[in-house]
Amino acid sequence: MVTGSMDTEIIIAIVAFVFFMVGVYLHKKSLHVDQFPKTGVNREKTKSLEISPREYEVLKEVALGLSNKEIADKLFLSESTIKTHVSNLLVKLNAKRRTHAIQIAHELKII
Amino acid sequence: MVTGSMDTEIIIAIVAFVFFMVGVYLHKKSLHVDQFPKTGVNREKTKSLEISPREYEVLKEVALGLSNKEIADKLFLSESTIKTHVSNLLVKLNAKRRTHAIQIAHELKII
DNA sequence: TCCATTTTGGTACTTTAGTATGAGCTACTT
DNA sequence: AAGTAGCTCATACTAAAGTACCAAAATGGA
Repeated sequence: MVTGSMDTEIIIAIVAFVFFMVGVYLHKKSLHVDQFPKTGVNREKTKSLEISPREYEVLKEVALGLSNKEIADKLFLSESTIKTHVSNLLVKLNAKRRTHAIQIAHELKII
Repeated sequence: MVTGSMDTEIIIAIVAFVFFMVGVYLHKKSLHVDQFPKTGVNREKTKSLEISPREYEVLKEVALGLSNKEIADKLFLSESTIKTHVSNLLVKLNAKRRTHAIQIAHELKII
């Protein structure tokens, strides 16, 4: 308040700043964590399969039944890029085609 | 046996024949019943979607990640027939493509 | 800064998938 | 017997998917 001492105002400012930074930090963290469940189990499993975060993201879209073009539009990428990711996924999951990849991913419980 | 009467042999033959037919009948019946789980829940759901038994069978193979050709070989059918079944499934499940059909089928808990 | 990985994208092809249409055959129902 | 639904298969296309190979940015550490 206007009648408050300078010290009080500084403390309030510091507290506000700290919470602001906490807010920024948590938000930034959430952007990464949200890719994978809180447990991080999936991230561990995909890591062991050498599946990159982007590839995993594409895998989830494939499992939703989207076409390469639809995934490309959704993630703001070219269809060419999606094909690359899917092709890499097939190798890493040892799948013959995308439907097979979906089945394997379910078996491994990574989606 | 050689010492048996003609009547006895005829009776044995008839009994054998009857059991043979029972065996054939039960086997044929089992081929149909085994298509769906004992509960019949899936059969009810697929019926409401107007999905035929054969189509449902193909759907399960699609979900396993098999190609049309592989499904054809597994079920001793032509690839052409599988295409027809899959095409009909897409309409009945309101799916754009087979991966989409898999996702929908999971949602409906019919596979 | 240098290195390794990831991400992105392109071209050129081959292979699967999917659609449209027609047709014969069987089994069940009215 | 006639109709209906299900199953089978074919031909002829169009559309996706997938492969192979290459290459330029971006990213994140060592």
